[in-house]
Amino acid sequence: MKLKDDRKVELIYQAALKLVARKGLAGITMGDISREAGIATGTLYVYFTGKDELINALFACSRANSVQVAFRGYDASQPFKPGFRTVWMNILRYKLQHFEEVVFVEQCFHSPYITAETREKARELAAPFFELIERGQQEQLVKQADTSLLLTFIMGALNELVKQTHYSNETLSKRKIDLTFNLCWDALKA
Amino acid sequence: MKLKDDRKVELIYQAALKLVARKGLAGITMGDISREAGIATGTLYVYFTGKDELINALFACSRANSVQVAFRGYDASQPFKPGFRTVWMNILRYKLQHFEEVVFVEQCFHSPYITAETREKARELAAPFFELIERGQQEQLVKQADTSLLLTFIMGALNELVKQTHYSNETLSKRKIDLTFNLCWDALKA
DNA sequence: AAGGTAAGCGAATAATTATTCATTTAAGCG
DNA sequence: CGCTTAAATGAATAATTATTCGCTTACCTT
Repeated sequence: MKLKDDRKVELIYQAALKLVARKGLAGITMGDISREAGIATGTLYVYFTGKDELINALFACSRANSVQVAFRGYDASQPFKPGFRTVWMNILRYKLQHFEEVVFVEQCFHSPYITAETREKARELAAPFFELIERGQQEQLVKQADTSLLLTFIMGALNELVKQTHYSNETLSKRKIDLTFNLCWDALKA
Repeated sequence: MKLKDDRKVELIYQAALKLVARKGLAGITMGDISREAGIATGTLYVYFTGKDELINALFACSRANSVQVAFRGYDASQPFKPGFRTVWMNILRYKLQHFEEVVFVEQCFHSPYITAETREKARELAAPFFELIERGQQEQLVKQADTSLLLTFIMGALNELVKQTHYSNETLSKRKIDLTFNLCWDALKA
């Protein structure tokens, strides 16, 4: 008996991400995905029941990935600012390196594909970010404003920075990164 | 002879915007648009040569609208900060009131519909915003950083705020708006 | 008021795209 | 090694969707 190949799922994901970043969710077909992945169209249906499931699975996977790396190297016993900086940098680095996921997730948000359930699971993943900001507020280092508002502000700015960087296709210099972190910090700080 | 009806174009635009905000660019068909607009599918082709042209036209129109209102009430002879505040508020108000345009423009950016030409015209429209930030820099009120970086940061944060507000469907209180303006200002200020 | 012209219509058609399926291929197992 | 079973294939089919077209309706002109 022949077994399913986990690397093939990854191949399909990469193909879909690449195509969505290039042509948007509105521009991809199952045929495009299979061609890009170098497999037959029918094979997509071995791994997913259909286009909807493929996209929901990829969405869930993309969200999970980006959260997973965010707290790498973060140590709650460190002072807040450097800890926050670590997380902020992790997110920025991840988004720059996985630009296609950024675009894909954005496009999915207003699409007929993502189910309420998938959406809800994505929301739950954001909990650690809330806790991080709340810690800063407890230590009087961060403004005493609605936590969700602060997070939204930071994430929006970060996301746009990543997109802008990509369009202008220049690499973000260390200097510019530090500068942008300062913008964020100045915005947040009490 | 019967003449084309400008109000009908507006009707079509509104229908398309509403549907894209609800189901994304990937989720709309010409049939959906005509049904939502209350006209026959064939009539769409009286006003537009096809789906591509319709979407390009709506994109151009959406971008132009949002820029047009931004400088309403701005007076360059006023001090910088209140002037900047006026523009910032105009943008926020417009985006909140025209949420559907925000989503539509975002979805269009990575789509097969928007042509390079349409994209370029949209970019040119942003010139006044650059000038505004540059003025603040000349007056030493705004950080001496890459103007484009500062703009990106602000616009990204604003956009995300609008989206988040919409999802949580609460109206943004005066207090929250002032708070967010302060985040922006603290980020920008030298 | 009548004629001409283009808007408006929506069913029919064309084009595209998702999905299925009969067949082939290849991995695991005895 | 052969046998079994599921993956893999891609052409065929089904479903969806863009676009066309013959016809009707309403507006403008004279």
